[in-house]
Amino acid sequence: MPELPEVETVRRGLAPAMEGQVITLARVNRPDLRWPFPDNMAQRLTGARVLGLRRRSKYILADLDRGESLLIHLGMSGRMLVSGDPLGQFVHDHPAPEKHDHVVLDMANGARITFNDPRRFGAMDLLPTATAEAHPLLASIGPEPLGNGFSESHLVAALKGRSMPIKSALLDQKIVAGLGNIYVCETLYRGRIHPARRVTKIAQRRIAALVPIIRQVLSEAIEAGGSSLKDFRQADGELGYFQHSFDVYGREGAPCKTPGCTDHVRRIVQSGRSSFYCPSCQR
DNA sequence: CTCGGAGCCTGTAAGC
DNA sequence: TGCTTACAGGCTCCGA
Repeated sequence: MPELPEVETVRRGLAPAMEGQVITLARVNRPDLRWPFPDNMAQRLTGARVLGLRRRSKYILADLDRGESLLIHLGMSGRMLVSGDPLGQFVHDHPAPEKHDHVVLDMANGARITFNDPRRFGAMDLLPTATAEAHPLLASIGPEPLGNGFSESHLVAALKGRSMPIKSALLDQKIVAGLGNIYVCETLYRGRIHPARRVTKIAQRRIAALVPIIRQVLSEAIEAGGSSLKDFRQADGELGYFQHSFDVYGREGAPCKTPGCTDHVRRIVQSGRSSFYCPSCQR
């Protein structure tokens, strides 16, 4: 599920249930996800008021009124379920607990936030709000692709002297933060660059052209997530799930969508990850 | 420092 | 039907 657009969608879905609200009860059902939870996490969350929800890359930060922030990462399979909101925005009743419900937050407005993560690649931590950016998971990641720090000159400079395939480069969170396998594939399709092409062998102007494409791809995905989120919330309150429509991702063997192209989408494996591309359009 | 591969976990779908 | 294998949207760690 979670690359930048999905995480932003989850953040927006959580905001009305959490912002300004006191966590009346936090329950933690196991000692760890990917890493151990911080000491006394449930106690440190219980009674705290959520001042606001921020996103940095694929991380959500819930700033609390005690000088601490809750860091949330959804990993590969993490989900946030919102239920029990008295205004009827979310599922009215709390659903039965499910396997892999690891952390449950009951809010003063009656909402319940349930973090469910079968594969447990997700993470939660508590850190001082004032130095949040210094957290080990955040300290060395690159600029936000939708922010001012991400520019053509940044990308060109960050890739200078690198020899890796462009696919690997765009997945590197130190170069730009928030892209994952899906949106890198979609970006390279729109940029007409073969995923295995080495960075060294790509003209500067083609690298620079990726910047507005990345912005466009992510913006469109956020837009789609936001709109379908509303519908889905009426259904059962789950956040961050929506049907995507991709040009190449997951379309192995299907016809290329470029007008006039008669070729078909191909899948290769790079560093253990699938890359989807059109061999005719992407060079 | 750079890069590629293994590994972490569980669930699901495809193949025999 | 049952068993086995491949694969899944992230990230860190290790060795070459």
